[in-house]
Amino acid sequence: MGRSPCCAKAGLQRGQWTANEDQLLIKYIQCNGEGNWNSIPQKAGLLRCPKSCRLRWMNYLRPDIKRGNIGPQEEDLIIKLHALLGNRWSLIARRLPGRTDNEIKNYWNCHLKKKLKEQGFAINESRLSKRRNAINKSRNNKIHHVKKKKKKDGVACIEDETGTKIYIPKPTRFTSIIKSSDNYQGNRENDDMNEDSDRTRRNESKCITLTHTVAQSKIEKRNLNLLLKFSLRA
DNA sequence: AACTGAGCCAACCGCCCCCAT
DNA sequence: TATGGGGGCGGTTGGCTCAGT
Repeated sequence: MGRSPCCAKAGLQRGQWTANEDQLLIKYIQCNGEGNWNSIPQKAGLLRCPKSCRLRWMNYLRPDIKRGNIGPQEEDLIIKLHALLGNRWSLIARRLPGRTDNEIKNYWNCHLKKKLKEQGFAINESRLSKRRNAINKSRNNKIHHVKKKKKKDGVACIEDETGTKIYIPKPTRFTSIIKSSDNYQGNRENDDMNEDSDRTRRNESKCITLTHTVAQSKIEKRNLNLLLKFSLRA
């Protein structure tokens, strides 16, 4: 399945980035642009794995990143977008200029989840999140080195008796409101909101998807944008 | 002062799809 | 068609800080 972590390569630096490393990365990207992350560490003179470089740039060093606290308006937008999109942090982040998916994810997990819970909203907490709380307690009780328990539940997928894979899509709340638009001839290239359609297509052969979702309803960006506009105004 | 518990956030991990070969 | 690298994403962790006891 997954490959071995790229950071496992011997001799690579891990953990917090130093100011010097930041400078090297910024300098290199300013001169050569983003992309081709695999070659960046070597070319920039960094002893970091490519993913680490990308993450550092995307979440911290990018010049267009907005610093400072998330304001009430942004918070409101996050809540609404999360209600619409679920844990699609990157999609949510694209609607909040200057904010990163990581930042929004952290903000959600640290602030909003708790806040909404206090207000009586039901927030689904994963088993591992619950476990995290237990780990925290243990950690603070000086029980260290808690091994990471593997692994996630994985893609929700079942197989019927014929071996047909049935992918259970991530739930969305609004699909009953929207009719699929079969006529849409939009620009696929920029259709980031079509991600769900992609997810379904990926599991191409012998695939049945349950319930109505963004995916099988073929909701395209245009419709989703309209929906967002509408629901955010409400 | 020392300890404990909780919050926060940067960074890592594992998985997945896309796409070139 | 199969394979593997590149890159993106969401979930989770590590480690620091701070308030409370």
